[in-house]
Amino acid sequence: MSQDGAGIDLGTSLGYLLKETSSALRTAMEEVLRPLEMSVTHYSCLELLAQRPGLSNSELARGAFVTRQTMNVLLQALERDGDVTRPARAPVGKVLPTRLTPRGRRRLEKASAAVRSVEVRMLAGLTEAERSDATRILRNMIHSLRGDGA
Amino acid sequence: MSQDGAGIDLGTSLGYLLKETSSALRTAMEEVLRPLEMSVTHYSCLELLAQRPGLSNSELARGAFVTRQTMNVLLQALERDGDVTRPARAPVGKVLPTRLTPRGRRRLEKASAAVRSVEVRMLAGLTEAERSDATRILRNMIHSLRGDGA
DNA sequence: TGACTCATGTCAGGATTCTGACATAGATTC
DNA sequence: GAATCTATGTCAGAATCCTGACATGAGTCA
Repeated sequence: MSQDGAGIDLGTSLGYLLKETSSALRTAMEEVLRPLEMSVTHYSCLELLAQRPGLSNSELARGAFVTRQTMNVLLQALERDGDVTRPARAPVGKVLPTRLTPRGRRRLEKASAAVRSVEVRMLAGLTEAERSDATRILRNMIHSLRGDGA
Repeated sequence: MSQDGAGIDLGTSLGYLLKETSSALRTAMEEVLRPLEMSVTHYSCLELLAQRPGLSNSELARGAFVTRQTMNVLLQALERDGDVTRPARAPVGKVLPTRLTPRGRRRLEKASAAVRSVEVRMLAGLTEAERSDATRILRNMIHSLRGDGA
């Protein structure tokens, strides 16, 4: 049952637990976004644009953890629906700065409230100290995984 | 930049940080599994079978956080490659208990070592106390997200 | 100036995963 | 015992995402 030298005990593995938590969070987000006819990637893109207007396709892709090809088709759909706008020609280089339309901003407000309620629920059982612990620990993990200087 | 009442600050959101960590972990796992010609879902399935032999298709799907249809096509591929075996007829009900073959066990050993090295790297900067904190906090989040009694 | 490198936007094709649907076996209820 | 409910395995089609590839624009360097 426990580690026998050649396996990972999924019951105690932090990696597995991380995936489990992430999966539960994604499922919860999908549930509250479905009534708004919006996917998680959809929402991530709009939220990124609200905080940093003018982000390019590639930058949005990195922020939403997908490839720029995937983000591109998503942006085309959002553009067609009138949630975002992109200039026809790049003002400088090839980068097309994307911006939310008023319609996109309205849709985002509802989605953002829904997602915030999920995050509140997720953190309900944690103290303020535990939340800051979690932030510090997760940032440490990311740092180590990306292999900075190690 | 900070919370203006209608958005989630992605720079401080634990939900976003969770997704970022999970994404970094997945990328790191894909990197070390690629030389072994094995995907993450692939590996998850074999690891589950090593710890709990005789698991059914549906149980494996839940353990790997995919649908049973997805797990089914994966099992068919693993069966074709000779990594797992399933009886032609169900001994009881419709449940087909799956087991690792010696070949599957050998492939898993290499993959497991590779994944373990990733997990070690991920936790390298954390104290023992921080690791147990992380475990407790993540379990708490899962519990809250699944909405038990709340 | 010209060659080189890098990042970007975009198109095409393929792989992966999901949703929908169906038949079947066991458990539950009456 | 019959009806109902739930869970399982499986097939088919669709949606999503990725890999590969190409042309273009900006920065670097000789």
